[in-house]
Amino acid sequence: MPELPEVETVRRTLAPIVGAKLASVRTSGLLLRMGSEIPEPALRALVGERIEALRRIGKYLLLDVSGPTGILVHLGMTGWLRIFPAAEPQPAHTHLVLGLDRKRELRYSDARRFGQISTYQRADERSHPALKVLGPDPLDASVDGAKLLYDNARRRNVTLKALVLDQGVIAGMGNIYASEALWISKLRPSTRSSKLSAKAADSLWQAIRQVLDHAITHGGTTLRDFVDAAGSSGEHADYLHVYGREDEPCARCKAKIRRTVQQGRSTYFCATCQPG
DNA sequence: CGTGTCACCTGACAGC
DNA sequence: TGCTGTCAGGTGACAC
Repeated sequence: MPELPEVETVRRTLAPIVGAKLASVRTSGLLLRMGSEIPEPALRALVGERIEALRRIGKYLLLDVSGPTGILVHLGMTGWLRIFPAAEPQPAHTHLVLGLDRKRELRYSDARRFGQISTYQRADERSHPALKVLGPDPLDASVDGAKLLYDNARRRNVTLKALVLDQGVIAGMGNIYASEALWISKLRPSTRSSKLSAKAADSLWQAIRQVLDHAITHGGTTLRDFVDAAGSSGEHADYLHVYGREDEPCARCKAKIRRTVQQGRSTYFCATCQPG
């Protein structure tokens, strides 16, 4: 479900819980990604503290709580976070409920349980194993993304799609926006990264920024079940150029969009205006 | 170092 | 209606 724009949309729509006091913690007891469990005792220890800020690094959400320990959330494929009145019935697959003030609850639900919830030390968040391996966030204005892409591309020889999806290079790109960014920058997803020119790296970076900004503006992409923290769907699916559009005409050249599989995942591109 | 494949888990949907 | 197969926005382990 969620790539960077969807996680950012969730972060923004969670704004109403900033300042709220954590009153209770309840979990389903089921295991999440790779058998990881929700750290209930560590979360219980946060009861009584206030949520000070919500941040995002790549696809990870960071809940800064008033003490030294924060809450780290990754939504996986089907995870969502929503603010509910406590009286609302609990939806299926709810694995974590944080009771807040004013009879509100922050609920985490995740049908496939590919998500992850853990805690981090605010003074040293980058020492968390999940955050340690992430490249910079593409919305961080201080990042020279063109150089970052170029350097990584030249020193390795992966496909451009794999490069863009590598969270250690840039944090936050996923399967939808990888195809979209490569289409915008007219680069073939199967092209080897070692052949990337500095100019192409620059245009790829611009495309990444553009597609992420655009998707955030539209509240993310809802293909089936993504909703923000208020329960609203995103509108960006209407603006996708290639993803999910096999056999439809390319918006630039009218050739049929093609679908291939790379690393076991669908890639969409235009063979005419994304030459190899 | 690179890629391919599978695994994790559930639900939606197409086709029979 | 119900079965089967396929696919899904993510990530990590493993074999080659």
